[in-house]
Amino acid sequence: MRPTVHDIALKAGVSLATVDRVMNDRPGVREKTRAKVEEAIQQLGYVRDVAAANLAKGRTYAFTFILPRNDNAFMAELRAAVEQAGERGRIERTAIKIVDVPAFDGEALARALHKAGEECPAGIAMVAIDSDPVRKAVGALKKKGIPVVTLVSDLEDSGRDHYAGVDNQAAGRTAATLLGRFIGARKGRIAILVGSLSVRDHQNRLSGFSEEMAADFPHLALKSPLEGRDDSAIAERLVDAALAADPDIIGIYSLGAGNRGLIAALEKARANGREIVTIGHELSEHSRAALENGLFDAVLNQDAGHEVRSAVRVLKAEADGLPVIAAQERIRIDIFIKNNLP
Amino acid sequence: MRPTVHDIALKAGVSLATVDRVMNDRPGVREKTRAKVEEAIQQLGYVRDVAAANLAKGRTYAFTFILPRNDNAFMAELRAAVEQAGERGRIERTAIKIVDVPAFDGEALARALHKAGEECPAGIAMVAIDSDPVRKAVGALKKKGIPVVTLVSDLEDSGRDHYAGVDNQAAGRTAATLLGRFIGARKGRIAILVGSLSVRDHQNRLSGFSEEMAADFPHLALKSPLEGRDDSAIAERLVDAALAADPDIIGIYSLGAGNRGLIAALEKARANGREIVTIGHELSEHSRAALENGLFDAVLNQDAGHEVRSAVRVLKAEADGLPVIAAQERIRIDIFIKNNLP
DNA sequence: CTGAAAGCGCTTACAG
DNA sequence: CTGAAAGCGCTTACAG
Repeated sequence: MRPTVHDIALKAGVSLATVDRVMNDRPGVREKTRAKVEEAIQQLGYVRDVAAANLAKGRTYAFTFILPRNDNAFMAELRAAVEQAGERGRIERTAIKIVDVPAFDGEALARALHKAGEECPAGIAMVAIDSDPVRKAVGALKKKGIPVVTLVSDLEDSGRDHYAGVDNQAAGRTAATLLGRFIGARKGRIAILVGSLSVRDHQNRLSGFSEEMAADFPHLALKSPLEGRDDSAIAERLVDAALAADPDIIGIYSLGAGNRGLIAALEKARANGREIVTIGHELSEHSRAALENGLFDAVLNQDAGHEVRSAVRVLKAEADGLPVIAAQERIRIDIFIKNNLP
Repeated sequence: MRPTVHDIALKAGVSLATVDRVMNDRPGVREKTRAKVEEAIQQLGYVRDVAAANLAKGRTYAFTFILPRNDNAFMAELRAAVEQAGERGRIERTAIKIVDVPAFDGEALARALHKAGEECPAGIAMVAIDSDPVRKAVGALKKKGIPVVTLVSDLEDSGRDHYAGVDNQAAGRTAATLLGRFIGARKGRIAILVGSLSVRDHQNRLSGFSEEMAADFPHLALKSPLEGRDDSAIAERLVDAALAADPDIIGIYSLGAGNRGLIAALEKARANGREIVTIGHELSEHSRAALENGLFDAVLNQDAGHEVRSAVRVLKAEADGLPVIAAQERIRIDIFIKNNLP
């Protein structure tokens, strides 16, 4: 049988309370006593039953998720995933509060972080914006001892505890390889549609893409990126204009949101007899339809549900001072083409 | 606060024991009493705390995993994943026993199933072989009330409770799309290397691949499949011979194991100046190296760890008579190319 | 057919 | 600095 706290207490000749103190690194135990208990734990090969511990604690973790008020499909899915995590909260002892901020606005995000910190939650998750006010706000939260996790888009050099999202540099490289190989020997130019270069995920996708294209497909020239603000209407207008201005565009990498607008533009282009290999991001109703009717050739996807669940797990671990199992928290990039859709 | 068994008991005016009987569908409760309890559960919106229930049960699940004695990298990984699940067993109250059987031998698998059944485990998982003796053995297990899960390779019409593995038909279609698009406009023939057509997963990959190739890439003719028995030495010999006999082979889909042999053959072909687009299955040390040096163009992968964990979850649920959440148990196909390797 | 009581492996006031 | 006792939300013999 697996040893329990009772066995430890017996072996060490102390009470359950003392065993608990040692196990949880609580103060007020003589060094000698602590040593006895640790010895017993070692010898019996004790492993704590986390489920039982949680039951006894009856603790509820209050987490705050700060999300951009962005009306694209992916953000909607992300929000839904957070809400769902909130609903499961009753059973998993987490209480999740969602705070909205304007999209791509570092100042607003920084303010929201400060405000969230005042309530001293057990942890905060946010879709980060790469800006100094945000970096400072994270610093302040860390000083207060509040765990901070970035979600979907990271913020380097900020002291955040963890990033729950995909490797966007790798995503960009992958997009380049698929685009280049799908185009084959044809020569021409590649348009790039980004959401905003103020977020790390878009920056990283762009740099991975550009590097790989330059290295492996030098016959395909990259045009400078169009900034669609993850907005369908803007995206459509930009792509319409780009295609009209340059008949040599034979490929598009759309690394942000606004798929609806992009698809509308592609439809018009197809009607005009143009053939454009296109790779987009995030599987939604729209991008799925585009894969099926051939307007999109591949979609790189991050699973919002995975990311949110990972963020919650990590925040819990941080709140409990437990280690995070990095391998388990790696978020993978899905590659969807028309015939492996889930 | 979330309601507990105590609240239900109070509201229904019965004891805890009776609440438990109703909740777990145990016999010996008057219909009227049962109704009262169910009413209370409804009204309070009660959701059972599974962790607490497991703690109280203190039950250990004895599971048997039957694995082929096949020395390819994927099977080794699968075995390691099962062993790891066994080690976690102490904490997750599962005791996993591994039974070895010869590969591709339906009779042997059927015998192993019968023998495993005699010990009346809480559940059995196996890499299925598509044969009638196996089907019969599964039938016998189901008659004894033992949950059966197929792992990696399925067995239709057998009454198995669940299949923990990828959609291999979709995998084949995906391979076809990637191969066809990577090859581009070139004309030529495609070689297919299978492990054995006695297993459902290989059958399904082949049919998905053939269908999609015929539909979308009619200029690429498929040669009849080579059966490599998932053995590197055999695979190498077969591919060597095929490439020597047919200079028009410009693509290979290897849908089984034996990557080492295939890679050796590809190396020789490359040395002879041949350019062959190749898609394989399962990421390993060898296939990873082949992606990196360009001998492989894509690798479709199933995560053995995911599959095993899913199988264990499902067996537990079956043993407890709990429903399986299908969406959560869907095993996805990873697509790896040289620059999205984990 | 139903209930009182003990117990699963932990944690937490409270008392000393 | 340490311990006895109660409790987290369930389940399980056992008694009636």
